[in-house]
Amino acid sequence: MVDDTRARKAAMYEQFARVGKALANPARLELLDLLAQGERRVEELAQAAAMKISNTSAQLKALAAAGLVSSCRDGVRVYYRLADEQVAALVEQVQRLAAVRLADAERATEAYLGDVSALEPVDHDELARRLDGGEVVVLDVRPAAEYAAGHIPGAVHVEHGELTAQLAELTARLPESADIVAYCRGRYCVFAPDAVRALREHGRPARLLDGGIPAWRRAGLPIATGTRS
Amino acid sequence: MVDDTRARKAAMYEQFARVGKALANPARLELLDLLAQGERRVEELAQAAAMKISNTSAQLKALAAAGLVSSCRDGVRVYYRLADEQVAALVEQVQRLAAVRLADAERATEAYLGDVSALEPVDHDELARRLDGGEVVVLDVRPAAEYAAGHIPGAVHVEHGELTAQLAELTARLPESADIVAYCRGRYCVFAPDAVRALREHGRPARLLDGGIPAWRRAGLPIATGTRS
DNA sequence: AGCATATTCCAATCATCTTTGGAATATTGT
DNA sequence: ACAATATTCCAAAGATGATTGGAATATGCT
Repeated sequence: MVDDTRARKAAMYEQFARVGKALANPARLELLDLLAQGERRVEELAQAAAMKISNTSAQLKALAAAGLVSSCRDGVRVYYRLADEQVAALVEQVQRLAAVRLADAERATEAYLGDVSALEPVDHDELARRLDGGEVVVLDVRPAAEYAAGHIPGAVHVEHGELTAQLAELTARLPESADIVAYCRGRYCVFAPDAVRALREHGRPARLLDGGIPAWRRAGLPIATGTRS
Repeated sequence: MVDDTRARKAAMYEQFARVGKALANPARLELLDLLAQGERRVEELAQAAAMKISNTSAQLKALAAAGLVSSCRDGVRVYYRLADEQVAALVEQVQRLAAVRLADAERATEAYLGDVSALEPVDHDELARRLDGGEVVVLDVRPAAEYAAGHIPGAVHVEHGELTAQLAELTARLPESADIVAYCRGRYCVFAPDAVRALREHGRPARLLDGGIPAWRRAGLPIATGTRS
C-alpha cells in the first residue's frame, strides 16, 4: 500500500522528467528557439542549427516524444512546430535562469551577443505605444521565412546577412527623423544586436527591441504574416 | 570569424543546457519540489524522497552546479534551499507541461492523486477573499517542518500521517458551519487530496486549495512562519 | 585529543544519450 | 512502375549520467 503510493509517485516524477530530459541538450534548445519563430522543415532546421539531418531528425523525435513539438506532413516534407506556446515560455525561462544564476552562462551570452544593455533595449509596450505615434521604424532582421511566418505589423524586413550590403540603400529609404528599433528571434539571438551596432556605426540612432518577437507575441501584441511589410 | 560566432553560440546553448540537464531526472525534480517548501537538510530530503543519502547529496550537488539550489552550513548540518523563487516556478511549468502534453503523465498524476477536479479546487484569490469573511477554515497537512517554514496565516496544522487518528478530534474542534479548505505542497502532492477525501468521508464538506502553497506564495499572498497557527 | 554525527567524496558498475553514415521508407511527379 | 526527394530508421561507438557502499572529511561536544 505504502509501496504502491511510492511507486505511483516515482512514476509521476518519471513522467515529469521526460520534459526535463528534452531540455537537457544544447542542440534541442537551439531547435526549440528556431521553432519559436514558426514551423520549419527538418532540413531547414538542420541548416540553421548547423547539424546533420539525421541528428536533427533524431532530436526532433525526442522533442516530439516529450510533447514539446508536433509535426505534420505536407507531401515529402515534414513541418515541425512547437506543440504549445507555453513551450517557448518554458525555454526562455530556462535560458534566463541560466543567464542569471550561472556566471559562465552570463559570460557566454555576453561573448556571443556583446553588451546588449549598451543598445538601450526598448520595452515591447513602449514600442507599441510609439508605433502608434509613427515616429519609429521597426526593423526585422530575421530570415525571410521567419519574417513571413509572423512579424510586427509595418516592420521593414532586411535579412541579417544582407544588412551590410543594403545599409546605404536602407538608411536612405527610411525617414531621417525616425528612430530605428531592430528585433530578431529573441533575447539570445545575435541578429538584432549586430544590426543595431551596424546602424549606429553608419550614424543612425538605433535601439534593440527587448526580448525580440517572442516577448512581443507573448504580450498579445499584434502580429502580421506574409512577405509584404 | 563565422566559426567563431558559431562556437560562441554553441557555448551559450551548452550553458543553457546545464539548467535543462538539472531538470532531467525524476529524483532531482522531487528534491526541488521538497525544497520549494523551505530549506532542508540532506538527511531530511533523503528520507522524504526515499533516496540513499549519498545519492541525495550527489543530486543536490548537481542542482547546485546548475545554479538551482544553494546551501549553507550550520555546524555539521548543511541546509539546502532553492536559489531563487523562479526555480519553483520553472519546475512547476515543467510539471504542468508534462501533465498537459503527455497522456502517460496525465495518467500518472491521476493514478497518484486521484480525480482532483472532484475535490472542487478553490482558487487562491477566492480563498483569500473568503478568509477575510471568516466562514472558512484552512487546513495545512504538510510535515511540521514545512508548516513552520511558511504557512497560510491562521491555518490549522495536522500532519498528513496523523489525519486519520485525529479526524474525530479535529472535526469536533472546528466550527460546524465552516467549510474546510485543505492544502499541501502543491499541485502534485497527495497530502491535501487525501485529506479532503478523508474529511468528506467523515461527513465534513471540504475542498482543495488549487496549486497548494506555491501558488499562494507566488500570488504574493501573506505567509506566516513558526509553529503556532 | 578523541568521539559522534552529517555530509561529501570516490570508484565501480550499469544504464542511457549523442552522433554519425548509410540503408530503408514514404511520397510525389513522370 | 520508376526516379527523385525528404525524412526516418538503424547499428555502433564513444560519452555522459545514475546509483551504490564504503572511506574520507568537517564540525561540535565532552
